[in-house]
Amino acid sequence: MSNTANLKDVAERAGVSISTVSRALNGKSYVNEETRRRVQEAVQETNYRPNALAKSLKMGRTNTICLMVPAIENLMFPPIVRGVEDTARKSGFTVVLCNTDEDEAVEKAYIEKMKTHWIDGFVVCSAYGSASHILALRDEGFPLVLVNRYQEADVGRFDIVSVDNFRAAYDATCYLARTGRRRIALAHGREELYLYQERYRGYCAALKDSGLPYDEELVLRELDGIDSFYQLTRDAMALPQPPDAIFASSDPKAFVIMHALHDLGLRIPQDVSVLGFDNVPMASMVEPPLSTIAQPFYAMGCVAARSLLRQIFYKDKNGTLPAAVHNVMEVDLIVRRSTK
Amino acid sequence: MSNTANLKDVAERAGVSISTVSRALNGKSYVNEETRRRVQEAVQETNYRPNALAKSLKMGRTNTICLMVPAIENLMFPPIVRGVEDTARKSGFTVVLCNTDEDEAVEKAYIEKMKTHWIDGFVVCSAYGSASHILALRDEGFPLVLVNRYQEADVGRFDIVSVDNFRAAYDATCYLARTGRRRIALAHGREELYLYQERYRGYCAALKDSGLPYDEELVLRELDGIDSFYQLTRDAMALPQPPDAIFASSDPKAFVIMHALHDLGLRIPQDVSVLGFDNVPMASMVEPPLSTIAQPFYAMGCVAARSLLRQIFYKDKNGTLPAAVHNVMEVDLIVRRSTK
DNA sequence: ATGAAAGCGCTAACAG
DNA sequence: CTGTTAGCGCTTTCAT
Repeated sequence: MSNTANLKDVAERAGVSISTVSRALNGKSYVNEETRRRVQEAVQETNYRPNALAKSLKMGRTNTICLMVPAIENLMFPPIVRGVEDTARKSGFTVVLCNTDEDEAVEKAYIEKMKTHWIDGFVVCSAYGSASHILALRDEGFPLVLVNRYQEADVGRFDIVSVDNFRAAYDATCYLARTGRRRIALAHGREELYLYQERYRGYCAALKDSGLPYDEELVLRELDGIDSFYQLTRDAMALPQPPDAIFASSDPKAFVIMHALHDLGLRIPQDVSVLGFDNVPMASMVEPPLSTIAQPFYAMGCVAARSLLRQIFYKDKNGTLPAAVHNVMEVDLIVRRSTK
Repeated sequence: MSNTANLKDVAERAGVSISTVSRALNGKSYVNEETRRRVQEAVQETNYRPNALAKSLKMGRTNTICLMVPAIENLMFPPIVRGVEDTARKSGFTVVLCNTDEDEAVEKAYIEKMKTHWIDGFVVCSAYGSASHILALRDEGFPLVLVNRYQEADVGRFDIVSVDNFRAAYDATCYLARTGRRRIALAHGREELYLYQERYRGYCAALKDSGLPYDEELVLRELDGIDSFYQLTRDAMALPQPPDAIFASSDPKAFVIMHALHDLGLRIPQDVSVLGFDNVPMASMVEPPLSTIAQPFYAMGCVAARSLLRQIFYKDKNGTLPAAVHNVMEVDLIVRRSTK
């Protein structure tokens, strides 16, 4: 560790007191210009590096935030994580990454450990709706922002960043109808998740407004894991009146569906259109390139981090958390070649 | 923050001294059984939570490690990151994620910040070969492990986890030759990277041992970004004697190549086999599913973390770093449907 | 077996 | 404008 010069060393070297060095370095209080120069020199000469631990212990702030995701391997998270980190870094914050698999025990253990480390706040991309141990964080005074997964009741009570899932699914379904599709299936996601409920509602509403009948047989419900959509797709295509479009509630589902369709010898989009949701990077690389609803993941990560930092600074100043805000991000319909 | 009980509070409550509480909690020194129980009770009652900052300041250890990757969006990193984190967590360590884009300034800034935070060690998945500011870390006494990117000269001097790239590419090329392919092209990666040089060498050696001529026209060299392989593939297929197989030095390149082939109206693998390298999760989902050399990314992350922890513990005990070890991981040829 | 006290490195009153 | 001093919460000799 070679270098362990501390304020005292610098002070001696510069021939001033410790507190003068501290002041000179933090630039808060005024310090004689000449003195400041001597201090700067001493800093160079001693190869001084501040000790963040000591500072944090004193200040009760670590400039570190905790980012919880279910699993970084899930394609939607890397860009979010990147957005959070880039933004945090620009403000001098460091981010601790926590994969939880949405396992409550893991989440709780992480939260406990993060408190122990005096982390400044949490960005949580997990938690079906409101897991109480997550939401409790805010009551305990911790800055907290929820990304994408939340419940209706949480709006206004917590900082949230999300898209308008109802609206996005509504627009997507209308688009499919506009292209002449009449039997539009929905690959529904895990129904406990509020965001999938919303997308389902959007789908239903769009069907209605497009004058299309709702057909329960056309809503493919995930069994265990998204691979189940392989068989669900085959089953659907075996219907007397098979779908002529499938709206997948996430891109990975769309990939599985395209696979099933391909194995069935069906052409996309001639025989059936496939529309995804998310626009993960791979969406443009599959064959045919997948039309999809793009969520601005990277931007969402940035906004989440900024939202958290805002809370942190506000709390620093006022000792209390600011009012919650709901950041609703815009989605984008990206038409590629899996729809016509 | 509600709860800020500290050792003193617990001590008072239990009617013992601070040091006794500390001892009782750390279980190092012996403490009267009865006393220990009283302390435990007091801990419950006061809702005590240790302050990791204070402990770290005292101990010079933070139980936190720094994980540097070029970009988490790159498909190979999420599983590595996950492996590192899972392993670290099991040992009570926390991981700070740093995306650097391999930008030297960013790397340096991060390193500086991490030192400031008294991080216990670094896992670096970046740095073309030996970036001196990274390698210097070990000389400064920091536990360090390099994942996948290193130079020949680094072996034995640093902890490294990697695969045998020469061997993997050799085997892959031989496999292609065994399936009857005679014009095997290589989609070469950025040539400054040692691992791509190795794969190139393996390719050449396999050609030779398979009695196939080396043809410079068949080595596709990346121009700027992997998208350049779209045109490179078209060019190659326009050759008088076009390739009947393309060995891509990474899966993403293979995806681009498959795309180009598809647009050319060529069939995979009937007209040309495509073999990838990495086995990113998407490899099995494209059409046709991609045959590829699987790197055990998750396991590599686990091994990297374990390697780092080993260094950290060793250093704790002996005050010095242990001898460097090179962890060479096994790759796996996964035959799917893009080769025959 | 337990307590007292020093000190990790830093910031922020408080004095001057 | 600068120095002195008191902690932040914890571990660890050194006594007892």
